[in-house]
Amino acid sequence: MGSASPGLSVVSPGCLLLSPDVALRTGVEKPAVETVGPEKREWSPSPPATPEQGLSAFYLSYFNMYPEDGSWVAKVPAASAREEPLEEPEQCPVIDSQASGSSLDEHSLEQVQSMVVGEVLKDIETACKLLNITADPGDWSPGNVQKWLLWTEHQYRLPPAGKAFQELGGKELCAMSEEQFRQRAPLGGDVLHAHLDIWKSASTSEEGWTDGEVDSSCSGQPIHLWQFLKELLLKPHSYGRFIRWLNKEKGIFKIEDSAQVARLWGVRKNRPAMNYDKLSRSIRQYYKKGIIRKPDISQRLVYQFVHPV
DNA sequence: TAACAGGAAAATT
DNA sequence: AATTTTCCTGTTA
Repeated sequence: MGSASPGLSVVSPGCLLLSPDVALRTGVEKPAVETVGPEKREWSPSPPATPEQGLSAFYLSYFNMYPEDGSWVAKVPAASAREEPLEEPEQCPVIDSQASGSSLDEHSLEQVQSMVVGEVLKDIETACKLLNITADPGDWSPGNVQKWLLWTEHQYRLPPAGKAFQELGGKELCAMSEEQFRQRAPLGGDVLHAHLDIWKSASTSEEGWTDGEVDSSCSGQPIHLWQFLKELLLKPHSYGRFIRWLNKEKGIFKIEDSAQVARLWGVRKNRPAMNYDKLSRSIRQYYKKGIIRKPDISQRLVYQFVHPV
């Protein structure tokens, strides 16, 4: 795992570089990115209307900002190992990267991305719980702001800058430019600002699920559960915390938050009493229909589309 | 304890 | 009629 792979361009320990053009397109201001490749690659397969522009900036900065000494490279596998200590290599080509390096572009990159999105959002979620603050920085009280600063400083080993932002509420904080951040906190102000950006993008992409519909494609027929699941899987930036691909090519996916996925399904079908017990029963109906099955190595909350595309 | 497997039947379209 | 929901008994990790 330690060896850098050509496909994934592990630039330096702790800095996994996603396609550099992302940085250009979004004008993200990260000096750490020296590599400037002209290659082009679409960031996300989903329709263009959504806030992914902000999001790509958000990943990049997340990467470059990730602290210390190679911990990041180790972090992706480690994070998945949390739940399934022995993830099959074939289900996780991300780690399989030293092989050939040729095929490892489009698809694997996509997988890495959606995986990363999930991780980032999960991190934010846990931070929210830990600090007892909302995900949306706009709602923060001055106290919340201080908590967030403290936590971020700690996470990323930044010099303390809390008192430079005293008395500031979330609204004011969000309104501040990077320049203003740097004025208040010459050391690490830029990093703090970039992090705030991450939180902002993450919480705007969240509006989608809170009460809004999952998709506006009201095309007559009632939607099937398997279609719904694919819809969610298509939008990792919104739903990556709840459900994500383990191996998109093979159609293997994992439900990370069964309660939330069930809730969303209930919203879509106007079935407020929906829960994972019932949702999973519906999935099981697909077994004999040959639409979804359990993967060869059966794991909790992991299913596989029989005909992936 | 939560996920899993499926039978049975009601409900929804 | 097809599909999903609801409820259920029992098993597995």
